[in-house]
Amino acid sequence: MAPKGGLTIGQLAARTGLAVSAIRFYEEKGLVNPDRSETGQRRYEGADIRRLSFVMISQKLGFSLAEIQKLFRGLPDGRTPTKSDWSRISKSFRTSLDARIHQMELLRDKLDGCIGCGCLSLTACALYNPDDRIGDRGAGPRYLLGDEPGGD
Amino acid sequence: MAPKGGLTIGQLAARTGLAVSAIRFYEEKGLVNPDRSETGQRRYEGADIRRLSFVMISQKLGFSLAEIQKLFRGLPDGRTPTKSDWSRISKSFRTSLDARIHQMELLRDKLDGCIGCGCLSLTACALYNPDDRIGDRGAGPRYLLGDEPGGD
DNA sequence: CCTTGACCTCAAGTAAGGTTGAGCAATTAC
DNA sequence: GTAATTGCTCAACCTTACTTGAGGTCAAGG
Repeated sequence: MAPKGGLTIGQLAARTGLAVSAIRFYEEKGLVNPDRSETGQRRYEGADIRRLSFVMISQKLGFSLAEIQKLFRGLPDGRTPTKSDWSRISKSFRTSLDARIHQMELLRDKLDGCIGCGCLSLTACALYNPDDRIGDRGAGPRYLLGDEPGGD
Repeated sequence: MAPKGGLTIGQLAARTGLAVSAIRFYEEKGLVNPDRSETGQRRYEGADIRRLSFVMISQKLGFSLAEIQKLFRGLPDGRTPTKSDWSRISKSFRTSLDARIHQMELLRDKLDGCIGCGCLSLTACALYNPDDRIGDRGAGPRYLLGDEPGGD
């Protein structure tokens, strides 16, 4: 069933739950690097399942594919994370996740202060602070100019 | 300075900190509805500053423009949120923000359990659960097929 | 009057993370 | 041996949230 030389892309897809198209896309992004059979089909190793699991888990923890790729590049000759790699990396994930949670808690507390207020003024409202939006992806100059006092 | 009939788009941009292009984009999305001058230029009212502030704050709390538009549509004849509207809406924001924080805390706790583990197995790993990825935007069938026990 | 700046519309580009389809080669199943 | 899968490449499309550019009009200042 498994061709000598490894798993086909379809088999890898079945093992990881990813779509075949997603696996090819990840390859484009440098996240997997399969061998090719004599006729040009991709052949994956067992380590690639682990590698893609790492990708999926990291994404779930809020990291972009680009960030994940950087992590891979930080490993000796682009190897798949070992147990001790994971231990180190997961600790830094923990730190960053904690920071994000903390940001959201701050935001929640500010929101609490604003629930009864209703001012929605960009100067007075603690909620408005240009530097910590949640949905902050992509470029977009977002600056705060003076909002006249009283000019809601 | 202010033309009779209201603020120009440039003035509104200066008052809110948004780019002129963003304000036009928000109009396309139905988030603002300016009048036009005789020659076709957009004219905004004071309430529109408040309206856009509401948009910015809601975005910061993690809501998409489409969700914000739904909120606006829920208000009587598409009015700009009043103080009591804000009070009601902000309470529901609070609930949803809390839920998101809670999800992240669960994830953090799972991560704690995984730091020393290093299995990265899709069946065994508590971290892998297809239904609560953080970066979950956009369509993409993401299902979990059986991953053989021990087949990491 | 003439120039500068702000405004207008509409189309296209950007980034992330993929999916979908066309057209063709290689495998697998019966 | 033939049909149905599966795989391949490459290009185009999708969503969200905008920006940028082209080409043209309008308003204000000197």
